[in-house]
Amino acid sequence: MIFALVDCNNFYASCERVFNPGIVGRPVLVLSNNDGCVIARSQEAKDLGIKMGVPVFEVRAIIARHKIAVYSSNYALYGDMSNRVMKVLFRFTPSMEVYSIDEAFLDLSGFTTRDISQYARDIRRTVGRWTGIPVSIGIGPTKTLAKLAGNAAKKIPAMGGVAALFDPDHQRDALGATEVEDIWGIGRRHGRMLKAHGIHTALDLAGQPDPWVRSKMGVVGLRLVHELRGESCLDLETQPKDKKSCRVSRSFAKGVTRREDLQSAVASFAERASEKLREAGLVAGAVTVFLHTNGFRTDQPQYRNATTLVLDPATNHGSAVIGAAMDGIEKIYRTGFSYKKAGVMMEGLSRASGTQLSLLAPKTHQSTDAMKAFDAINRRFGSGTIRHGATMLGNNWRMAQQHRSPRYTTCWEELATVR
DNA sequence: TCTGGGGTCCTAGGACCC
DNA sequence: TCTGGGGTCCTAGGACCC
Repeated sequence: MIFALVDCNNFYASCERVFNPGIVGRPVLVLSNNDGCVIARSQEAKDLGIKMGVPVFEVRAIIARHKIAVYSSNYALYGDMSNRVMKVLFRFTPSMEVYSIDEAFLDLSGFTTRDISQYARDIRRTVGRWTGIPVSIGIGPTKTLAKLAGNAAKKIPAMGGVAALFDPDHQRDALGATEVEDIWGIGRRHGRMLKAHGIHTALDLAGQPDPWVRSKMGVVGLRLVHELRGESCLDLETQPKDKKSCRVSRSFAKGVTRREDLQSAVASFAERASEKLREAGLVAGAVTVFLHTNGFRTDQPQYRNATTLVLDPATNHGSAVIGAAMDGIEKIYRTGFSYKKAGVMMEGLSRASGTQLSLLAPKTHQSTDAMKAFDAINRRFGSGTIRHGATMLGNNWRMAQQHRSPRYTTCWEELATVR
């Protein structure tokens, strides 16, 4: 097998730049929902030492001093740009796995290792020209080595955005130059554990005996080590699998105390969650509602709770899901707390077409036609045009989004204008 | 003052079955 | 003191990913 990993560079920041060339060459930050944390940085912002995930208030001074361009996250834009990139990639191979919003694995088996780098350069140039998004490409005999090559392609400018790892000597060098915590699949905990055992580089790790790896890091770790050695254990998953769970949750801009506000927030989350299920053709067998106070505010009384309601029969119907979520919030809401976050989780998902009929549950009168009309109206006139009443009980819970760019590619009212 | 959101898989232990 | 053997299913928690 020959795997290529295509990775969009600084994806969200790059998306903002496509429509705003004035920020090319300037440091750019994209913030999490609620404008709380930094979740994407242009290279210039990384060079200023701004770390992934830091709270914005900790870097305010740097932002002001360097006139950094700051954006709230705009998922409508990023999701659409991602689709465009993936569409271009699909022209280069019939066999690919969309791994995340900004990454895809391509199967390039059938190429010789000699001309494969040239092909990758073609891919890179085409994506750049057609979408405006810069990408790096790593190539190797396993997914993990392709990932590793991708890091090199990104870090070493001389590579021209493409790196391949087939030659055993090259592999050895690359593994030796990679810190364990930079390996795909090694997180903070295992990184610390390995260093405590004197294992510092990917090369060190690849040299550990199997039983030791198995006992310290389970079967997942064992697979990873074999992949580092060049033995492919992770297949390309070309067919996206059905989701097993689906969640919608938000932090609130200000603490929420009133029951109506919380009900309205949770009803909105449930409404959105049921929409997502319908888009995916799934139904849920249960919904979990949770809420909690702000854990950072140790000066305030803390409370967190969750409850799960069975949906019988399994459903993706808006009113049914919202109804259950309202029962849930009724169960766990307590007065006297300032809530920071709430959400719903849809669980026990299955295909809507093969729904199990219930023996005991009463007949429902949930109209799928009504939901089809609901979705059609929102598709045509914009999401939120028609809503369930329960979502409008209170309105004091919206998240902060002060710097959102226009939805240039998905909303007629927000098209880019040329003056 | 201000701290995101959405996923997956594995493991260990408990409850239960015959 | 000593207390079978072999399963399945569920759950909570851990670890990781982007």
